[in-house]
Amino acid sequence: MNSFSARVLDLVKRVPRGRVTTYAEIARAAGSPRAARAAGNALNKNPRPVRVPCHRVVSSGGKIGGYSRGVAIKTSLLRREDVFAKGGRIAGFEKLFFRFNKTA
DNA sequence: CCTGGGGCAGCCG
DNA sequence: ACGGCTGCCCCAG
Repeated sequence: MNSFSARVLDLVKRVPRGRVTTYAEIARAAGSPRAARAAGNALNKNPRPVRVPCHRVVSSGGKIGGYSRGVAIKTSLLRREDVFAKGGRIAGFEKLFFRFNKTA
């Protein structure tokens, strides 16, 4: 695993329960603002070994985004944390949005 | 709302 | 090491 992926995973692990963040935000915090896609790619493969709450990572604007095991699972996991997705969107996304500390 | 093009790291040949 | 394809995306039209 490379530093980028490692950073991405580490960042995702910091997202508190019941909160969500975006791929773009993670990419930014990881040091590559334009690498949201790459960040998602990293999440797709890495979360096998360790438990990474990928379900707390959504797309920009509060869209559900994707999930390797299926968006339905992702939605369920979120709902489990009192985060509800209505029509492919996170309800109250802006309030639940978690921003990383840049100095991390 | 849908379509097209761009940008970035990982993986494979 | 090199080049090309891919993806849980993003932004503009």
